[in-house]
Amino acid sequence: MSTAGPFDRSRLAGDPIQAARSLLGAILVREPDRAGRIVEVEAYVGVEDEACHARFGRTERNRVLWDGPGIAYVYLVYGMYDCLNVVVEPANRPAAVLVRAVEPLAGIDAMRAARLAHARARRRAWGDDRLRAEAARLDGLDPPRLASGPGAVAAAFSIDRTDTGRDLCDPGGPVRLAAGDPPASIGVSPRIGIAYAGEPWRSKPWRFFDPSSPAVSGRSAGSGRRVRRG
DNA sequence: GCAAAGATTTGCT
DNA sequence: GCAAATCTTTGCC
Repeated sequence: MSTAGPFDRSRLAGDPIQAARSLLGAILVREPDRAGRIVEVEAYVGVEDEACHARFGRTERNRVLWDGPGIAYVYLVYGMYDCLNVVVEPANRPAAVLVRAVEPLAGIDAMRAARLAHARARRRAWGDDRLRAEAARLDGLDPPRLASGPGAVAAAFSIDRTDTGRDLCDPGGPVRLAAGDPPASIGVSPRIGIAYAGEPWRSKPWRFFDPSSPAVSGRSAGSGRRVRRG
């Protein structure tokens, strides 16, 4: 895969909000054939953040959140979808950035194949005919939709919980970050799918996205306040 | 040991 | 706009 410059780990070691913003425009690489531009992220900050997995304290699942910036934290949600996080903050302080959407740059066909493989693995109730229909749906899906949403990002890049602990800043790693151009502007909104969290956490404006990208996820794509460049 | 809920996606009403 | 699919993690008894 082409080699953009490595992603500077120190950008993830400071304020988690700044770390999240700095990940917009970075390149997510999956060797040997896939790459895309990160266009939507959310910050999850510390044990007090009632939406953050660190709120339970250190457990077997979330322990890498304390391992320092640049490490991958992948968890299974709703029994079906893996979600990729980049651990941020120095070691001993837990925080992570959820990668919610990636705009494909290379490996479109490989991403379609990976999405279908994920469906095969997880949808036990689906017969062959249903899987054929899913293959056709993926074939017709516009490339910017292939990794739009956290579950779709992991599926398209063949990332799952076994990738937890991987160093995403290792320039030789099979799954890694590479440097990229920041967006011209950054959209901001509350985080998605965390109604269970109390205030003020539920309303914290900690979702960041590139308003110009067609890959931003959900109904709220492009919604939220637009702020100047990050 | 068991019940409940979840940082989602998709399809159907 | 609502619910299903699926299974791990957490919390409580």
